[in-house]
Amino acid sequence: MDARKPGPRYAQVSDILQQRIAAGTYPVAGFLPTEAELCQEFSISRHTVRDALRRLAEAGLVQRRQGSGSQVIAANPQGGYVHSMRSLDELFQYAADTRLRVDRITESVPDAVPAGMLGVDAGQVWLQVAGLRLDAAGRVPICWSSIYINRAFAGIMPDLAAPPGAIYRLIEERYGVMVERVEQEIRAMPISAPAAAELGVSRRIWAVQVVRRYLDAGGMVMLVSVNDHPGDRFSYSMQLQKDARGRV
Amino acid sequence: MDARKPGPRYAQVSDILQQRIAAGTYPVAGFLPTEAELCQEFSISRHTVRDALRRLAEAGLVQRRQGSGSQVIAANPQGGYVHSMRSLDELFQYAADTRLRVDRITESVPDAVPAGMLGVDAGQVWLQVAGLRLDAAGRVPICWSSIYINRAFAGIMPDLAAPPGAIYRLIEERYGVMVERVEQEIRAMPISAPAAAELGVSRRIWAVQVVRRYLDAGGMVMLVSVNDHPGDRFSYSMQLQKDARGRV
DNA sequence: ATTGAAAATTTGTCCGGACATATTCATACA
DNA sequence: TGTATGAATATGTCCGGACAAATTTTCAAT
Repeated sequence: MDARKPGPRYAQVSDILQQRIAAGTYPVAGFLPTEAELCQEFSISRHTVRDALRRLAEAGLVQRRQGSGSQVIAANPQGGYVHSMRSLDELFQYAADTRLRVDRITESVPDAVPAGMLGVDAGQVWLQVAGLRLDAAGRVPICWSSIYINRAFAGIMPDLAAPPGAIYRLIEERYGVMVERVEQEIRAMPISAPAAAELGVSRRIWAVQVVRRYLDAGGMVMLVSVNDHPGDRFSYSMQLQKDARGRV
Repeated sequence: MDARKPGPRYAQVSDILQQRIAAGTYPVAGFLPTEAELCQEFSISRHTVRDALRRLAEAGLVQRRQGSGSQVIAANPQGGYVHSMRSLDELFQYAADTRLRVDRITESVPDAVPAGMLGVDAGQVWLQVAGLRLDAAGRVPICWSSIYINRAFAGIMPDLAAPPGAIYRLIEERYGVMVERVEQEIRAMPISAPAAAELGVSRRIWAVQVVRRYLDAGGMVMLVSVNDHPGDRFSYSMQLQKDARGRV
């Protein structure tokens, strides 16, 4: 160790080890020296070595396992960009207080085309809800929604006539299943006749179609929503921030 | 402490403190007891107390400051959803190996409408590059791009005729400025005449317009790109994952 | 060669102490 | 009253040690 260098020793050791990992001295999938060996090499206590290793683990460079050792799992800190949201409600860009005017509730097998678009197996029976989403006052139409619900959650059917909020939340509360992952797709396509009629827009306007698949921890599709927004008054915006976790 | 409870003591203490924070015993903006006081209350060593507090800090519940104390900054772990990418290149959904066929390079003041759309001050002079983005073979057109570059980076102008990759990367390498934040907007709009002509699509097709603003750490807009994709063959997809950081 | 138990290895948890450094607060001074 | 100084306080860093728990290795018995 060199006392002239700046910063605490655990940071110095952590930096040195990171350089070695980047240089390939400790290759990915290989193992770092044991804590005892690092203590000896740097003439520091095990406590300080562990602080250094903790930083490497937090940076996602190594994985530590009791009894086994510290394994290198990445050569460089990831530190990409993230788009984060506190709640899934931020996926809906419109104000949170909207209401869904349900047009019809059916139990059906989606046609081949919708099934492919939905990213779910064809031939499966889904609970389908369709309707117009309006602002809180019930005046301004926002989008035309078709929502496909996994039949495992058919129990929420009575509540669908006037859903109090987002339907995925209804399922989370009723069944205790949490949404673990959401896949979202945004595309432009010619607006469908019913959507144009309900939204009161010209059929020459295209729709921005937002498809969201809600999956649980097991990868099961809980819910798929298809929202057709009038293309002349909808835009989707998001902010990405450099991830701070990558630093060591 | 109760030895019957499961898990290590620092986790038990961390859980208890978190419950107190959630209950308001330690209100937000207030301070936790000092390490010494916690040592006494739980009859554990300072080392164990520090491990417990570290977990709370990592969960974003408290902020620790030397000489001051541990301040509560949130009552509940956030644990929202994140959409993360290792590189900004993942923002471009098409294959990474595309090339930009530059049509023209000008230095101009964007019109009022584009300036507003771009989210930058009007009246400013920008370096503007426009052209068609093609696949690697140069056969299939992908989108029509208009790129507005902050004049502070006018030095990259010679390299713009045949940009080797993404232009933001050119700036990062040449000037040593890193992109800290990206704002992205996706909307559908009638396709412009030049875009339709260059892309070889009907003017009745709408375009999916993706506007990206690249900002540095100081909030300066480095670059704005406007990409018009043919709406009949483009979709934007993203995956959101439940954030694992929220656990304590 | 395979299995199973014991031993060695390695990290996890927990304790004790000491000094450094940043912050806050009380006090004396102008 | 305002300011500067020093004391008290609180967290940061670092060392030493001990035992627990998980894993891997060794080696003997089948």
